[in-house]
Amino acid sequence: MAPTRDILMKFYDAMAKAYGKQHWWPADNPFEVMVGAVLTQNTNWKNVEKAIENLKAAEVMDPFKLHALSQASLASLIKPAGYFNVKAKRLKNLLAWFCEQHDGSFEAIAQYHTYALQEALVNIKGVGRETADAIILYAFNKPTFVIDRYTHRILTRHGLIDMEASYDDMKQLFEGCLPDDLALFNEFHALIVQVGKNHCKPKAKCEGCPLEQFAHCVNPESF
DNA sequence: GACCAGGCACATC
DNA sequence: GATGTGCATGGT
Repeated sequence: MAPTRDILMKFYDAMAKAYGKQHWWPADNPFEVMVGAVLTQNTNWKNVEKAIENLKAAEVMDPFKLHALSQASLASLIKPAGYFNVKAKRLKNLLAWFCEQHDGSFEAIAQYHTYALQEALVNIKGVGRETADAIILYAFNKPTFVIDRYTHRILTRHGLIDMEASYDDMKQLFEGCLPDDLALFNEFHALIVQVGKNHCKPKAKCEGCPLEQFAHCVNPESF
């Protein structure tokens, strides 16, 4: 077995043992996944939940209703998620793509090959690599590995990649070593976020981290 | 009050 | 290409 794959699977098993099944993405349906993926950009999920509650309470958590809403009204509803003016614009861009170009049909978009969907999503202003991959994996159920800040931190702290590694470097590390398995990619990223939240903050000590047994944190004080 | 959060686009050099 | 900056609320 390839060494890196062996290490990654040990990480996965240790995290799964510590935290169990994650049941990601925390949303009622694929559309909510798309909305949540934009709202959570550089934002604590708790704040996103408040914004989503506002949308549901206003009865606009629906592709065409949200698309019909003015940007100002949308911004007002998603305020708790922060960056509300920026995110309202980004959501409108995503909704225009989804509703106008694909008639709000997940089935139509699901016909895309993963790489084509990746490209289409990233071409939407406000959708970057991570948001695109999160939507592809958790809304469209296509196996692609999602890289986020926690992934970068965990990989660098355990010496699996260097600080300057790009998004693609990290993505390739996982996708090149692991089997192309939807359930595995789904759980792996969710577990990384769980471990990251609890043990991998910039100034947090790594005590109790399920990955502590494999390697120490290189620089937990500053990054 | 400072720091952090499941990024991204854009300006500037 | 790479480096810096604005965007903003809410929890610790």
